[in-house]
Amino acid sequence: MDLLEAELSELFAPIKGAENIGNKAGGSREENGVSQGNVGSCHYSDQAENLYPLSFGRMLEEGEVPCPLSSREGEKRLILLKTVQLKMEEEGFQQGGPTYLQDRLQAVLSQEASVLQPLEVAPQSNSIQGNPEEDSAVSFLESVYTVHEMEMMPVNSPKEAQGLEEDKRSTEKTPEVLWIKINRSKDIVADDGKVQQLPATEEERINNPFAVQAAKLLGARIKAGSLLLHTPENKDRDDEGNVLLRCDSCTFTSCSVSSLNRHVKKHSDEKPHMCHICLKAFRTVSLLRNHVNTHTGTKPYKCSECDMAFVTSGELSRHRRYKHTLEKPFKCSFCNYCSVEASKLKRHIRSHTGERPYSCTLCAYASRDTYKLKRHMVTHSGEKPFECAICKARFTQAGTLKFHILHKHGENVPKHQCPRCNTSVARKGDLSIHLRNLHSYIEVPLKCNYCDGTFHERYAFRQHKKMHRNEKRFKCDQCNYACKQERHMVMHKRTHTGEKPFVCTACSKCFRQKQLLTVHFKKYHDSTFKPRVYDCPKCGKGYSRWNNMRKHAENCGKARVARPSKESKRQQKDCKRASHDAKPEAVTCVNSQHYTMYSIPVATWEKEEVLLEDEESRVTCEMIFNLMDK
DNA sequence: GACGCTTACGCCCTCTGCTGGAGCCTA
DNA sequence: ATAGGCTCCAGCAGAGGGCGTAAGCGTC
Repeated sequence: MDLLEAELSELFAPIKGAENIGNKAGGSREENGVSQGNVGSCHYSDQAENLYPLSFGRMLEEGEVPCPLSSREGEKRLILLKTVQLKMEEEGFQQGGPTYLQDRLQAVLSQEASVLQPLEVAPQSNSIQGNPEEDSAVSFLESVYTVHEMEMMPVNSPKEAQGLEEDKRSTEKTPEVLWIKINRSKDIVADDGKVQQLPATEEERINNPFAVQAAKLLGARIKAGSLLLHTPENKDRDDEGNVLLRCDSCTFTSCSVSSLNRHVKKHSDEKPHMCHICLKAFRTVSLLRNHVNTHTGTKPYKCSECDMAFVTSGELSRHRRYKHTLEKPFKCSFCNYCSVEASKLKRHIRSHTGERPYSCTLCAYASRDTYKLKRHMVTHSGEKPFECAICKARFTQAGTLKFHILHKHGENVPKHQCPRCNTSVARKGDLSIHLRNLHSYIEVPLKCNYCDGTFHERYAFRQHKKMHRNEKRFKCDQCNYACKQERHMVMHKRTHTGEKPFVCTACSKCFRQKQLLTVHFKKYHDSTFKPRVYDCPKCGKGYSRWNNMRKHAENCGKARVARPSKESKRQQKDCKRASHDAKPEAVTCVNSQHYTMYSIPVATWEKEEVLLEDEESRVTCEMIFNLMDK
């Protein structure tokens, strides 16, 4: 048996060598006489060359095994390590020993060589060297899977590949299946050729018969103090011939007994070190100490380059990477992104793969990380947790509140100035919209209705139209009259044609303008009509025309009568509107300083933009229009 | 056992961009 | 009075940075 062990060591030593190169490449471990194959991707380099199992590498060199992978520089080689079940009980094994193993291995490799055909290694960046298990991807059967997805993907022979789409992740394959497995040895265990996924949580492990059985066995051994560290079942050798001690419950191996013993405790629930503050228990004193430090605020690891301090050295190390060294060892294979932490790269990769593992239970939304899902759930509860301390307005997100405070209550609010005009907006996004709407090039030019101007930009077109706005562009072809609006010109032209289309229904008198007809009707045919009266502030005498009242007032006393200003007229108008909004009944709007108006029915008030007492008064079109426009 | 380092998960934050409704202005 | 355009603004989600904490493992 010793001879056999030596031969086995020679055979499998290079595989362990691969493991030593780094778990990055996917370590290979043996389990109960079974070498569990791992797959890693790496650059086609000397390093990769060293990863080959001795016999496999030799066969490739000798051309005995067709290698489907290109060896061009810059490409990478996907290394498949076959799970080969070789049991001591096999007849050939007993008789042939190492020669039998060689033969079996070669047979398997030849048989499965065709499996490699559908595989194609996608071009990757150099980053793969940094952490291949995190950022490599392999295109397979015209689909792209992340390594994470491929971790437990069985690579079937071509005949099995047809059914791959139906069951990509099935673990119920035959023993002849090649497993792609990327260094997740902590999660995967092999037992008699059956690969099983270890439950993620302790609770799941308890409910998992396999894990329970393993734990029972382990527990019994710990209790009995008879861990079989020296038996052939859990003893291997590394590539230098040192004895490797193997955990019976998982794939862990170590040269150190103490390491193994410490590791073995991991499988038990024993946590003898309890926090006196929160009663949480820990396996080791170190863990407890770190934990207690979180209560006490003790942060012994201080950054030499800033004021930050941390509970653990790891935190300090990470902080230094983030803030000072800017070292980002985790690089994305798909883009230039790189990160300080592997978890960040993992999260980033999801933006490439579209993976959304966190689903909302109330709608179809799914997020790429837990925080976004949590944030999303607020939209279902209707909760607005963020309140403005100044105006008590509430918001769903902190960022929204921050923006609100800055722009509603802040001073020196930053504005985004349009580079093409004077417009400035609060948000960058709105500036983009502004630029898109008003300053983007328009293929078909906009034409001005009033001149020959054409414009390819909406903003320029708008500015141009404003130029036309105040000009009296409508000119009479029979006199010098000019006006701003076309409707004014229509009425003016009636002075030339003599047309009087507005006929009084009571007396058949004709008028050029509707306004004039209205005034006429009210004065002569409407008994309820009360004309506007301007009172003398001195004696109270009423006049129908303001000018007459002023003339009288000058003689009546020394009091100077001010004509209603444009502003007061505007106030009147506002007052009228406000009153109209407030109550429908008749209103009295009084300029208490200078003149008084009698109350008139609202209906009349509203209709009369211009109040003319007499169609005989020499009112021009322009006077009416000016008043109307006001 | 202590220590240092690494890994993994989680939480919170910021910045950013898109969307759609409200309000205002203009034609 | 009305429709359409524009800006303002809150809601919401994507992406990434930074740190807290627990745990595992190698080394001394």
